[in-house]
Amino acid sequence: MKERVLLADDHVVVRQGLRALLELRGLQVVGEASDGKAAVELARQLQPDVAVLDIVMPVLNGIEAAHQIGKLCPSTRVILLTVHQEEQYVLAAIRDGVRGYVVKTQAADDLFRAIHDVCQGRIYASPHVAQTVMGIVQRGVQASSGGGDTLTRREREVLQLVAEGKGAKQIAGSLKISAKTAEFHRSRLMAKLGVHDTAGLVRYAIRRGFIEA
Amino acid sequence: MKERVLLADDHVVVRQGLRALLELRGLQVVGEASDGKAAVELARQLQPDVAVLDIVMPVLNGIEAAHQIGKLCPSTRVILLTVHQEEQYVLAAIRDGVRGYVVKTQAADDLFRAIHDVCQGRIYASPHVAQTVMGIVQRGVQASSGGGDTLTRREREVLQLVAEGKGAKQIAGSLKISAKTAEFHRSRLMAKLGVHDTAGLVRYAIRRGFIEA
DNA sequence: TGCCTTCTAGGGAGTTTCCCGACCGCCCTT
DNA sequence: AAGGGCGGTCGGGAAACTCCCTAGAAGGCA
Repeated sequence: MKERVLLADDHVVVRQGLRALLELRGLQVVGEASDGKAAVELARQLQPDVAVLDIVMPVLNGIEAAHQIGKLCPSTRVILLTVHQEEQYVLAAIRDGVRGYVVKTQAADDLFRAIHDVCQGRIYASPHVAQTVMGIVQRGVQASSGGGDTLTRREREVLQLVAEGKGAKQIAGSLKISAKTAEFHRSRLMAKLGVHDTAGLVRYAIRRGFIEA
Repeated sequence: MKERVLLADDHVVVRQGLRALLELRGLQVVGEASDGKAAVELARQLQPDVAVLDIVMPVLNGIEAAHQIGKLCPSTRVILLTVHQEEQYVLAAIRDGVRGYVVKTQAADDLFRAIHDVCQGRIYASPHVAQTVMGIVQRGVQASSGGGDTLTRREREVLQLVAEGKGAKQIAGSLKISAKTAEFHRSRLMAKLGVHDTAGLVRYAIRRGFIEA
């Protein structure tokens, strides 16, 4: 059976590459889109079996597009293809009924596997992502799904200060707590966010808008 | 004639897609790399006709990789493939002897055209980029080239690794130098940039496009 | 050739991180 | 009211890292 696939990625050459890959494996690419809005429109017209969407797209991002496609085309399974493997994306994606989540750093086999699995009604997530999902589940989905951000107030405060270049001592001074406590929050942040160094915290803080680069 | 091509992009699935595209057009992809360092090493071993490098790559970015490949493999023409079309990239690229500059939002034909052209000894730039280059030339190359901070090549390499979260030891391992030397570059970097912590280096690296947030 | 910059590297003191455990207060459920 | 979960607060000690000083080798440039 030839699955009918819709591709959406704003990088044309990347999209064409994916098309070539999929077609070599016998899949049928019925449409391509350069942005989320176009993807939704094409999905509505073509009613494909699977829609593979990049998250970062102009006009309408992949998450929003997934949401709308889910409404307009209940029979279309959505797979997100992205460079990000952070929690906030995964969470938002799951909430919007996304069935597959593949990171671009994985091999193409991962994508084929995902397409195959979601067509069988299953859910597929790249190894890294699966791990993240497990982490969320273990900590409780409720806490996460409520605020969109699993960090506590204190942790956000500490995160910002860390990203601003403050050490544990200075953070302690700012927040009027012991340096040891500052260290604790810091390490907990790392555990929660799945990073293992200061640089990772800084990048996360910038992505989330806690500070400017 | 079958041009021998080396591909470097940290997104495996994208890379495989590009490979499929190129091979469909009769080009021979002789190697793939996930980061700049690996790309340089492969270029050295394989001596390909063309090296297609993504700019944003871990360990060693495309610009630095291009520079090193230019030294090690004078016969290899380098084409940069990227989402960025900003001036600082184009300038740095030109200085490092890059012969082709293709943005990912262009169609694959753009890439084929670039490969073909550079193999003929010509220079190729995507339409947008060509315009940017003209703008720079008109305003005078001197003015632009003197604008940025004057970091050493080694310092830029170390900066990127620091921003990726690597410690002195890991940097030392990557660059095949002593940990002490890595520490030296790191502290010199801080002195030059007027920052006093890792976070500051990370923010600088992101602002300057050495890495993504 | 001689100077300057860059890259290389080690020693050692000082600082920070990381992993362990512990206590307390709040809220929610039972 | 009692218990449990969670967030916040600390301390110790080993390991890792940073910072400052010194210093030689390679390469470009006048």
